[in-house]
Amino acid sequence: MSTDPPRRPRLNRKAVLRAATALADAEGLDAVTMRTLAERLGVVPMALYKHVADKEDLLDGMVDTLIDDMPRPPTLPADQWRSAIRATLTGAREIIAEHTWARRAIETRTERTGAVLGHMDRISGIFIAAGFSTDLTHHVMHLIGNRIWGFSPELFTGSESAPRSARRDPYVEGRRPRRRIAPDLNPTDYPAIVAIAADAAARRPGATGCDEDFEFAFALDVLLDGIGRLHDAGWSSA
Amino acid sequence: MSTDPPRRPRLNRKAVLRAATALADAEGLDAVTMRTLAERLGVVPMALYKHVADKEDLLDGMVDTLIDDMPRPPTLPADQWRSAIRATLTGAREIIAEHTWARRAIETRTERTGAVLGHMDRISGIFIAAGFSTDLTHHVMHLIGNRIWGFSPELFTGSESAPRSARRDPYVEGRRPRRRIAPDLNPTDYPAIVAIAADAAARRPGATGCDEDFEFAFALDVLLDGIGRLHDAGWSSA
DNA sequence: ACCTGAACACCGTTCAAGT
DNA sequence: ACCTGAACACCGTTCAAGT
Repeated sequence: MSTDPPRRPRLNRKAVLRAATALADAEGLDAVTMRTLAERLGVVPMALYKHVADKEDLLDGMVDTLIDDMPRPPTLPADQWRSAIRATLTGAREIIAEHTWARRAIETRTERTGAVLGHMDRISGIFIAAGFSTDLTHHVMHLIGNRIWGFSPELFTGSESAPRSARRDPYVEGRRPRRRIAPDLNPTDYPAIVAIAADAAARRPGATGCDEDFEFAFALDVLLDGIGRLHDAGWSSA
Repeated sequence: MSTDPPRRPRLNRKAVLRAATALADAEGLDAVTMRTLAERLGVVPMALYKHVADKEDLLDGMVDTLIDDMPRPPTLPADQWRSAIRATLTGAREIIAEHTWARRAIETRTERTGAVLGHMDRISGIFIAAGFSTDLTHHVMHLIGNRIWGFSPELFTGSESAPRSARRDPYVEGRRPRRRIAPDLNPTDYPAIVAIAADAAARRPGATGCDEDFEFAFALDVLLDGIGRLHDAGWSSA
């Protein structure tokens, strides 16, 4: 027998990123270590460094892949910028909804890759095409913040990483924990929060945690309304 | 000679948290390891575990200390809720401004400690005292999001951790990197972003990065305006 | 050009023991 | 009650070598 060809197809960046995404989807972001990822690919850890610069680059690449999958803004008349923004952000939300690790990964990125800049540019472009000044567009982007990625900051509920007590429970691995707003709070200590929790529970019987979809849409409505008023009033930072 | 009393004062939780904060202030959040912290305290790593449950608990404690230092809402007539919210959030901002690591630490917390709940309760309480429904107050808190801690999400600028290229440079250790919005971007690739960067540069000659204080105040204005409209209109989620 | 093997310099945390 | 010593089970990443 002569030298067998390697039965494993040769690695490339895309395959590494795809495997990392699958690993994060299945076992959570913390499971994505260079060593575990290499093992899943049937390769030695150092082999990965041919295709990603380091672990940060790996995470950047995972996020980039996600962003590339986000739908582009629809072609609409320029004055329908509200619909265009809503569609773009909702489209982004649908992509990240399939990957529980995405929110945390995005929040920790510091590198503004081409994919990141492209997404920001497309959204800024909607405002500018609608006649917004670049000045207003700039500050409006800051105002919208991470909602350009399709998520609101989680306030009452936990984030992707499970609460400490549940972390060792294999049944909740990689799953988004849903907890009540105020499970056992004393109304004397936290009157407002307990009132909010009671009201929310009454409105959505049986539900655990907040309705993040509702919160996202609610925030978007308020923001787009306020943004529209500024534009109509000819707002300027000067 | 009999047994010398330990020249090092006996450790307690507060001293551990104080040392951890000093370490983060001086060398950044990544420098806060159980081992380094122990070394600074002249103690073996395991000694820390008598005073904090684990590293997450240490970070929770560091954030709690910060929150405890934040000024309480001023006592104002209930209808001056805008001023009360503004004062509270601006007060929070002043505290976290002194600690560059705070933003990242807060964003990664999943435990809602008493200090966290207390802060949220005080802010919710301002709305409720002003006659906001608990329903509206709930969603308004989601809308404001992390701005209750005195910061906006950073969009164009990097976060507390330095960019990779600068990370090895001891001169920028623990310092907030300030970079231009679009240092070397091709206008053909990113027309909107380049336009924004050019406009921002023209308005603030010599400035690097965005004016985060301005962005915080801008967002607060828009949010409080929109929130006030909802309240006046008798908004309800039903 | 791509992958391997062995090592380095770290982590957080356990356990059992000391005072 | 508080701290120590030694060890365990990991990390990301280097270097030099192999094919």
